[in-house]
Amino acid sequence: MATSKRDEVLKSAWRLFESQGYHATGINQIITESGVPKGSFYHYFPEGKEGLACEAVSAISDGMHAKLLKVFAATDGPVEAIEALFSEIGRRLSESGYREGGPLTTLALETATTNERINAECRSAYATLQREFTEWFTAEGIDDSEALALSSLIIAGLEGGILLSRTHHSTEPMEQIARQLTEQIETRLNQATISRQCIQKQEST
Amino acid sequence: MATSKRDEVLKSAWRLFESQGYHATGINQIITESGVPKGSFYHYFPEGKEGLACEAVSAISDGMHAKLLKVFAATDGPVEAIEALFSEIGRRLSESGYREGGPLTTLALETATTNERINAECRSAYATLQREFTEWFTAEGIDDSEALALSSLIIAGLEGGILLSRTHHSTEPMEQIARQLTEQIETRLNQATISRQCIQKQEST
DNA sequence: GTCTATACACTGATAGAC
DNA sequence: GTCTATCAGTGTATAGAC
Repeated sequence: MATSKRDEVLKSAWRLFESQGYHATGINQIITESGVPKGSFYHYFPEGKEGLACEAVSAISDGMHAKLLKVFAATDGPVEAIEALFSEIGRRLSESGYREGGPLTTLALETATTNERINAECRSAYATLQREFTEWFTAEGIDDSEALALSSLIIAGLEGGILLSRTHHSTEPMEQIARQLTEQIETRLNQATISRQCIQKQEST
Repeated sequence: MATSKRDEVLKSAWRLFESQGYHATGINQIITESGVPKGSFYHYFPEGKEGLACEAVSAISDGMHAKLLKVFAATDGPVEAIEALFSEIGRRLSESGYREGGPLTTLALETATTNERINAECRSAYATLQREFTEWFTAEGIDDSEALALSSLIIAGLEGGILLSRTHHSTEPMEQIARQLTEQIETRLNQATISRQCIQKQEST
């Protein structure tokens, strides 16, 4: 297949960016890992490291989005889904020696103010996740601005949890944060239910 | 003063690590910014970039700790303190063009699994913050394991919020997360109060 | 289209003059 | 103790043979 080698490069870049970040990962390492000569690399990616990173972030974004939808589909409600999400990422973190899990976290920070193109890709990736969470919460009866803020907290909890778990080489932060978040969500869902009941009562009079 | 030049280097390193991260910041840039010749740099920091980074993280940790204590002292309770903390970091983020604010975030992730010495310093820095938050919550009547988990959520919210605000070039995530966290804390404080009242009632029988 | 050889700036680090 | 000159190595990127 013609694109198979290109995909190989993209996959290697993905893994290396995830575990080492953007600046610590060199072209030489990427081509060594993927077994592609340097000339071929610049044939596939004429825009060099920056273009490669943009495509990698886009692919990672698609991957994260797909995974989120899968978790949503496989679970019964927000609480269960958050638990599944955090425990799966936690497992990935510990199994990889805290090198993998949170494929964008480091890269997004590194490039936030130093590379506009990559930053734009990261922004869109996090916006996609946030939209998904927000829609999901509004569908549960939480009102828009609250759902938006809650989804910010969840993504921040995820990314911050990944940071803490990676630095402490422990899944404990992920577990603690997941527990706190599920309780927070339950409170919000109860509030939404109560306010819905109030509206129903008012309508029935 | 003999140490003044050394401190100059340390301060430049601090700022550059904060805004660009570890790997994007070179020795040459640090010595140019601080106006110190390369030879002098290696005289002051015989262990090179790694040793410098360790000292920088330690200094940053002290700074964060001091700031936290200051916020605690200047505010009336956990809710107010969290609001003050997030809004101050948010201001710093926006005023610097989202380059400063969260002095350890990027560096901690970059070195979590690639440099044991720096990682150890980062770990200790976050542990200090967490201890401070936890003690503060237990003093408010929240029980130990809950206080520990809650402080994890807050630090994760902080760091994750910094990531989101930096990538979106907006303080909105910081504000949303602060709002959600304060509500969460209020819930916990109410629970603590209620459980305290229960205990008092049981004791009075 | 595929790959080798190379360009050239810059990295962290050092040796040795002052 | 302070600094200049320079090192070997690596970074990204390219030219040009096949």
